[in-house]
Amino acid sequence: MKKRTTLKQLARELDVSISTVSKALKNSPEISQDTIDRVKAFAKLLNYRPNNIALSLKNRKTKTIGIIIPDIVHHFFTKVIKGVEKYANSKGYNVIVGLSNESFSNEVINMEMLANGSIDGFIISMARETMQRQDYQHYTETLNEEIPLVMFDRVVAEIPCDKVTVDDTKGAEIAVDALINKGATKIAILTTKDYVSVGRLRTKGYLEALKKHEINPIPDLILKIDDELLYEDDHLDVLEKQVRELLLIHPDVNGIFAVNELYAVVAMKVAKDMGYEIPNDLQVIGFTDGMLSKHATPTLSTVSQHGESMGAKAAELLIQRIDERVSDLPKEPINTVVISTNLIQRGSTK
Amino acid sequence: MKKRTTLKQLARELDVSISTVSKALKNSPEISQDTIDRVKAFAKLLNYRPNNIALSLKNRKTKTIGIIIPDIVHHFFTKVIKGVEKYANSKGYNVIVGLSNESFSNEVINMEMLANGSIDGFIISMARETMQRQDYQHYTETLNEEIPLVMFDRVVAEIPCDKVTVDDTKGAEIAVDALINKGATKIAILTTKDYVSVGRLRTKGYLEALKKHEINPIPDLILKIDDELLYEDDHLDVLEKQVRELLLIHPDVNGIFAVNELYAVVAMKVAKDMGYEIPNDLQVIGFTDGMLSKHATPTLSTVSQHGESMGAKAAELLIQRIDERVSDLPKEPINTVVISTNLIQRGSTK
DNA sequence: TAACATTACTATAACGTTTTCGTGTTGATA
DNA sequence: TATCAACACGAAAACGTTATAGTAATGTTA
Repeated sequence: MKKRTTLKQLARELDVSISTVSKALKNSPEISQDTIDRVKAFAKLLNYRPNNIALSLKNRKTKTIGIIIPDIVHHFFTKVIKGVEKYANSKGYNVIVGLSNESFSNEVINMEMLANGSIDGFIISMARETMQRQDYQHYTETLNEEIPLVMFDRVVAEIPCDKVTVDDTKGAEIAVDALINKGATKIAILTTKDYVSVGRLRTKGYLEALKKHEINPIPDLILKIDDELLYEDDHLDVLEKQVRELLLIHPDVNGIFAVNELYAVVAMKVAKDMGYEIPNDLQVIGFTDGMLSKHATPTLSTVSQHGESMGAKAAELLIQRIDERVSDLPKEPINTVVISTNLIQRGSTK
Repeated sequence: MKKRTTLKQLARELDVSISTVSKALKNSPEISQDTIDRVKAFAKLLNYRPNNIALSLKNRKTKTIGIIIPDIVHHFFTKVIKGVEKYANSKGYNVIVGLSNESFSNEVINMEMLANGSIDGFIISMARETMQRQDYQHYTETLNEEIPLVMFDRVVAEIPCDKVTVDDTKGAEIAVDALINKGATKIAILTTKDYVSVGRLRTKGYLEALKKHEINPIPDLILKIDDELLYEDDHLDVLEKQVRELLLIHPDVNGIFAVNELYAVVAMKVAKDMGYEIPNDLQVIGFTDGMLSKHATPTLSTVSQHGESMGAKAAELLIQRIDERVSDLPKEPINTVVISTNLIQRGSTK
């Protein structure tokens, strides 16, 4: 196993001390120009590059941030990673990805694995199972160890850390409002069980829009889907069946708001099968602007979440915390940044 | 800034040496049971956990692997990451993700950043720009430093390293063959420029299937799309236009094979707009089994690439190399593992 | 010419581990 | 009672850096 060039080797072969080599490479004024030149030339010859791990140990910072997400096969999270990566890279940070797969224990394991010095801070979106359990001990422990932590999208108020969210309520409200303004009078919502914060909040927005227009919500029209494994292959049948039933019982539904694009696309499919014409008979709006929305038929109007901005913002907040931590400056109060959504109008609305 | 508990602290407070603490925590027989108990109890009390970075330095291995991909907003790569992550985690490795964004310089920067000791090995799919330039210096340099490297999907033969690919040619051949067997007689292909290896190979498979059935290839029907920025928002117009033109000139095309799902979905959309009925007038098969395929209308028949298996296999090969590296065993010859594809039949074919 | 700067280095400690090689007590043996 | 294991622990080196604090060899000043 070949070993990489180290300062020690350079020093030995140049017959100077390690300190001299180190300083020469950093253009220290303590070192004569002559020596600097010699050292640098030789270092280049041997293709010397400092060992990151040693630097991390010395500086007590790794220049890497850990992002833990429930699922990577998901356009939104993917966008967030991209945003994190871009910003982090621009600041000289690397990004290490952990997947919780929506599982509590995976989340814990991943966090513990990384909290052992591998990273300078976390960016996390909580696993579904963790939200159900409401067991946040691993979060508070991390915080206790003063490892900075930024949550995004799936956040919970009990954890005292910076957060980046989308204004789910507002976004949903705007979507439903748009539906109403475009003539929809009986609007159903396809949402998740309440323990998923985004589902709960978007449902709230839906209700507020109805209220604003003095439309009485009909319980039947609020479909709270248990989204366990929904993104895993074909557990969508359940969803299809439920939408079909809804439309059978309430054939005069003329608007559907779905809390994600998948629900929306599935709903459109069912409706088309049942003879609805979109957007004339039925208008649909989803949430999250992913691949599906863009290429569904008809193309799906949707509330864009700006995942990449969220990622970038989360990274920014985190790196700020990391910096403040080493500088021992007075800590800033906790931030919650709300990224505003916007409605992208496409073929599924009039 | 609170400092984490270290061996030194434990030693000081327990009034024993660092060595003793270290050994006690590892149940060394050199240490009396009594001391072991005391040390462990105290360590637990102070929530001691060894510092990964220090361990990495000591052991000269980081237990993390770097994966560099052209784009993360892409279902296939996302699946691969998932496969890598799963396997790597099961072996105690972490995964650090670098995004080249299809750019040569980003790829170089990312690799250099990580090659400085941050990772034990690489898993890479080459950036488009790098394929065009055919400048693989950063790869060979990495290999020279004896950092193990596994390429997947977008591989090039010149780089002597383990590779994991899909049998692109065969997969395409099977798809086109299926099209023919289902009655398609005039089949177009939507592919990429030849510098993208997967595009080239899949085109080859297309031609082979035609040959097998003694169908003469028609140059007009081979659409080599310049896929620069294709996945960036709406550069798809070009593609749409080209497909439309193709169908105008050759209205009797009754089969389309596309080298990715996006091309396939766009083609379906154009064809539907032009009045084709799918699959009756025109049958379509794509490549890569992503979200789009599953939820397009009609659902898209496609060649599944098994991204997750690819990732897992790549991780397996890599970790094998890493282990062999430290053990200084005789090196295995270079592997190229071909993951077999399979055709998923859905609504876009008869 | 003694005192002091300046120059150009080197030695050393430190970051947090592990591991090899001591070493001072015991208790048993010859 | 010397001798020797066995036992239980400690010292020190090493991984690759950086930063602080020396230290010789010059040159400058009063």
